[in-house]
Amino acid sequence: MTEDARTEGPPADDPLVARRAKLDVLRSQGVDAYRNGFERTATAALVADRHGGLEPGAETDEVVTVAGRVVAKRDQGKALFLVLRDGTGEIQLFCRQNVLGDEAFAFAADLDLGDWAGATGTVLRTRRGELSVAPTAVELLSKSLRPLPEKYHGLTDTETRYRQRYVDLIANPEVRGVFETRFRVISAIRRFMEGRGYLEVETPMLQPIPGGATARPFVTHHNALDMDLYLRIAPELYLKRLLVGGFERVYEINRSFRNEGMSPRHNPEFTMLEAYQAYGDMESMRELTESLITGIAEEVIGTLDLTYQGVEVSLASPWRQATMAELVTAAAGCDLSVHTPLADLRAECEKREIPVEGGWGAGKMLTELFEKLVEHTLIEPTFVTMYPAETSPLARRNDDDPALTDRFELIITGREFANAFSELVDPIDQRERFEAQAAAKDAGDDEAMWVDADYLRAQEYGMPPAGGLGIGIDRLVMLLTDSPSIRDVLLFPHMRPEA
RNA sequence: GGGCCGUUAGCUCAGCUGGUAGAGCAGGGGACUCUUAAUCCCAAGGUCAUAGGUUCGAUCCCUAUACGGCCCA
Repeated sequence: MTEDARTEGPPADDPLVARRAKLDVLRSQGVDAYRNGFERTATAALVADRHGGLEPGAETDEVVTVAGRVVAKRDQGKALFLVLRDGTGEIQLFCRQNVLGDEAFAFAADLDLGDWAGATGTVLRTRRGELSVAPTAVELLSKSLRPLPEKYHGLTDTETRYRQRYVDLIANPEVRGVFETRFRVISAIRRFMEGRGYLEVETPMLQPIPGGATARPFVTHHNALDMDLYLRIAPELYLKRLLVGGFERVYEINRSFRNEGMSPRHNPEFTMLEAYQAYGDMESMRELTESLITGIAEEVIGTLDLTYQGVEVSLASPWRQATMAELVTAAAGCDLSVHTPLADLRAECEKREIPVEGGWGAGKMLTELFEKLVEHTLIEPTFVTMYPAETSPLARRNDDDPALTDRFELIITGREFANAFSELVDPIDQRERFEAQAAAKDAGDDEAMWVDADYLRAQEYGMPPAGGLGIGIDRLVMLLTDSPSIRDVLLFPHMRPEA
């Protein structure tokens, strides 16, 4: 054996080492493996568009320059098939030694799966029927140093798929479709809301008092002010301040943060639509919710008949409406409401193995019974109305029964998709609700709301009657893309640090 | 936080209640000018997640830990 290791060729057993060695060889030959820009004249979709009717074996004189990632390579000796994938699709390169010349052909044959490449040549359809570019030149645009996952099974390891989404997107093209749907949904929501005269606004994500929901916040610290700030758990209280200020229709597609456990349905950061309408009420929000979700489904996926995880769901209007008390009564088999004696409600809870805590009133127990007995059974879209005031500290009391509120949650496939109500605009009542929340917080409920003195001050200036709505975008996208986990609709879901 | 399951080659997976591991793809060498998961030949590739324990001997049995998945709170 020679003592000069460089004459031994690249190591065969480690793909990373082999590619680094290949890169070193290219550089020693003066090849720029990481090019500065590239002029292409066609995309895969454009070639397909223009020459889709080409017969097998037919050739054109049209010269195009295409570019993309090498995703398949079939070496045929003096012929070589490469498949380039760009943002629009895939196009085959039909490389021939006699057309490219020995040197350029060898260069093309030396490209690796994963490399970015450009090619210039005429458009033809091979005898076996594949639309192709027959290159007279093939160029390396950016060298890949890591092997791609297996071509047939792709990448299935969930952990790697979430941690290295860029690899997931390369190996599993259908994943890209899920995210295209996600961002088309968000885009469609913007158009829908704008069409109804809502103004998209931005409100603080760093808040001195986290409000608008019952949840534990993330804490951070502002150094210059030497004060703690909280990542918002909801934009609600700021959006309603805007109603006080005279904006009549506002919405925010907001990232919010909740410092809670993770699950297939919960990520620490998530995306919501919140909308507020002056002079609106629960009913106008109900109409808005139904129109928006059906409109978005028809626009983005083209149907209201869905299958979610094997279960058929129709989003066709009109959607069912039922009060929480009705639903709990039907499920429990005995009359239950917020006016049922506490002892009876507690007995029902205990019968269902719901551990009742000290401060719970009738409203909390009824809500717990609803969540345990009813929620998961509501598959078709259902507006559950008349939520207890006790568990709805920002909602207006019902005119006929002040123990209830004009609030609904929308349940589909057993899960909450939206929450809306006639807004509580009475500053005296709002202060009392906040104080009840503060008492619960003092009693150890760390999800209870804080008293937001500035929000109360705003209400004291006078807030118009209003309806407000929140819709979980992540869950909506899960439904529309039949995705089992919220992580499947978040490009970069939160993960623990790698081991 | 609790329970169950998983972690074996770059990727996808096998591996017999225990005898220190196999395949396909990818990668390396070779053949092939119409391939489509191309095909054929050759060679190579492993801290069996990590750390302990039991055993003459552990990928396999036990304990703990890490990461992931599902269910529950």
